[in-house]
Amino acid sequence: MATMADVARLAGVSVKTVSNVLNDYPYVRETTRERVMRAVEQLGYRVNVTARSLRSGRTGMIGLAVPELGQPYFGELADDILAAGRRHGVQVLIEPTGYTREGELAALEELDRGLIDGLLFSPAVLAPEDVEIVEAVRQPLVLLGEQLFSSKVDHVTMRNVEGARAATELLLDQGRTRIAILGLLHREHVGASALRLEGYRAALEARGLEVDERLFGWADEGWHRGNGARAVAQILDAGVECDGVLGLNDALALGAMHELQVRGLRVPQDVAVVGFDDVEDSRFATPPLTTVDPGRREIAETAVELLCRRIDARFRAGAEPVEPVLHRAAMRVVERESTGPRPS
Amino acid sequence: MATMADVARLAGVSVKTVSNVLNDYPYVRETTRERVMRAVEQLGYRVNVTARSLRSGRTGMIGLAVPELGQPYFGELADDILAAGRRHGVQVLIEPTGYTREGELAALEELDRGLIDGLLFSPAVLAPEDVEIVEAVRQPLVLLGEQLFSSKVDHVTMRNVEGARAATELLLDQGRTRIAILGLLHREHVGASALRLEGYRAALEARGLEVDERLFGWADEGWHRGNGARAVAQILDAGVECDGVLGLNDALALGAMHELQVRGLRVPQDVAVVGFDDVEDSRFATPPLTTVDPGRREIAETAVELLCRRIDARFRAGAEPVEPVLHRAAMRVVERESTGPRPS
DNA sequence: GGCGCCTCCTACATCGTTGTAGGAGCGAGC
DNA sequence: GCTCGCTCCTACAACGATGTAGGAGGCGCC
Repeated sequence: MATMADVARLAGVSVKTVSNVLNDYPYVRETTRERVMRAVEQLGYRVNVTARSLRSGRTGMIGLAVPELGQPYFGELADDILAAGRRHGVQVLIEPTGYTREGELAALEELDRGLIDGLLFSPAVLAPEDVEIVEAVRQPLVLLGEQLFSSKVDHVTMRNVEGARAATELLLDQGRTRIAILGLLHREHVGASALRLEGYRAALEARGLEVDERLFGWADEGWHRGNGARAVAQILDAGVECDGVLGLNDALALGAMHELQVRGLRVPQDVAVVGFDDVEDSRFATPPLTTVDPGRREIAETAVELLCRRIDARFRAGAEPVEPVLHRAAMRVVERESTGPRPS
Repeated sequence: MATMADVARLAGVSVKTVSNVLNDYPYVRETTRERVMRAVEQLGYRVNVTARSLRSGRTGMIGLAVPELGQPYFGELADDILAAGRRHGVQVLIEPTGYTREGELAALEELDRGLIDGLLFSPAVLAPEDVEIVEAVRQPLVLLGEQLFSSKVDHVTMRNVEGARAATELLLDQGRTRIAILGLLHREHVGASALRLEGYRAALEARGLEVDERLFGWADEGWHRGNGARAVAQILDAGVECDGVLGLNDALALGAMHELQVRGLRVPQDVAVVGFDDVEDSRFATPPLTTVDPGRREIAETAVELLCRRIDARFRAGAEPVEPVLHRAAMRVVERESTGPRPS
């Protein structure tokens, strides 16, 4: 592999001049610039990022800690963040935490090894009582989601409450009054499940409707399709009347929709179904699933931007403290064919 | 951030001694070792991987070029490869190629920037006529899949033909004779689609059965659920008899299964359904989907191992040439409830 | 006692790049 | 003619680690 010294020798200039050419330093004569570029071309020279990183103190890489990529939401989020990283000129190193505490702590420690300039962290296991751990982090950090909150750290989240509320209101507007909510977790009181339930409650109460716990579908084993199907089956088997379904994520909603259709119920005529997350699969379901787009692309773009801003701040002399930001992405209900007015 | 020099000063030894302690160099007195470790502890010192990489010439990172993580198969493959990387002590930098030629070429060029020691490349767009491009790569490279083949490069693939054949034979063994095959691509003649069709053909012909093209379901718009549903709907609407379905991937099979059930056909009694890939979703479908496990974990483990072997070979003096390997992972039909004997 | 070997440590160079300091050449202004 | 300032370039040090060479001290052996 050619080095700058090789290029310099071939072009008959100093190493630094080569560096200057490649970094668009203005005071280089045009003829020199061309000579250097020709040498670069001729040797197929590529700058060595490791050496550059050592010298400059930054690697141009950021970390992304998420539970697992096999989960479509995280896989798609990762794609969006990688794309946002490309736009901002940084590479993204993905560190799956596997829904484990050790995995999440390991991701935070990665910051000390000097390989990444900052970290986007989507905690799934660390909970509010661990807030000191993230507050102790001295490198640029942006938290994704509302699992773990600190006023000292940047956050980018989705509008869980508003999203669930809007989805529920869509069903109410279409004349549905018996709306099942699928995916509740017995143990969780801070995460997406609890917040989305809050939005559901708010929508019902705003219309003066009672929350009927017989319409609660639990999914402590995970937000999979199978659990969506099972939960709706239990509700129907119990003889509970139901004309609408809110899945706390798309997989649950899709599983429920399948179960309904297999039982001969028509979607949306008999039961309307709404999901949450707007994963790609939902667009291709039959019928296509109405869902809440939580603003995944905005989340990705904003998170990367905030992180890059914080990284840049470390390299400016001023060192004026950057105020922590809380950004809540815009959500939007994507209406497709799994919802529609209740036939009279 | 503390450096080795800080540790050395605190421990009262030379920088190199600190390095020796951390790298388990044997000739260090026990008392010295302890003194150094105490200093390390006290300063919270972590070795700087950038500096180590520059000096040693290897970064301990490998690249993984796949089309996109949002596609569940690739998301899960990425998880498996990240896990395999962890076992081998390397980190994995994921580079989504976005099903574009530029993306795939960019991933290959990444090898010249010195950030990764080698690349796992799953081509989706580069085709056999581009074989010279990958043969020209001078750094460690392992190709995944059969899209692009060269005898000069390591390959790790799945048994596409055998897998499709075994899946088809399972259906035949259960008394199915009218087996639809979903997901064929008009343009493709070298990739997974063509190979799996070959396995399907072989299974039928071995039993003396004709291949009926009216049972062909096309999916040029992509291997999504929606296309699986559409394809099976077209076959049924055309009045073609059908008691079995082979989806060329799980999404197609799941979409087809859904369509069948919505039409009141029972799975597996009326129509048995088999998929390919064994993605997580299939386990949670209703009924759970019988599918071909192409050996994803074995592929991940083997690919990482081959790549690491090739990387290590570059750093051994001998430089004896490593013979290119072609590894075909073991496949296995995972029988679940979407298949079963045909009721008489 | 002299020699060689083993243990334990240090000094220095090195990886490939970029920041700093400064020098040479040239035109403009007094 | 001298200074000043601008342009263009070079030499050297530095980032933080590891490889090499070698030195000091202790021990055993002839």
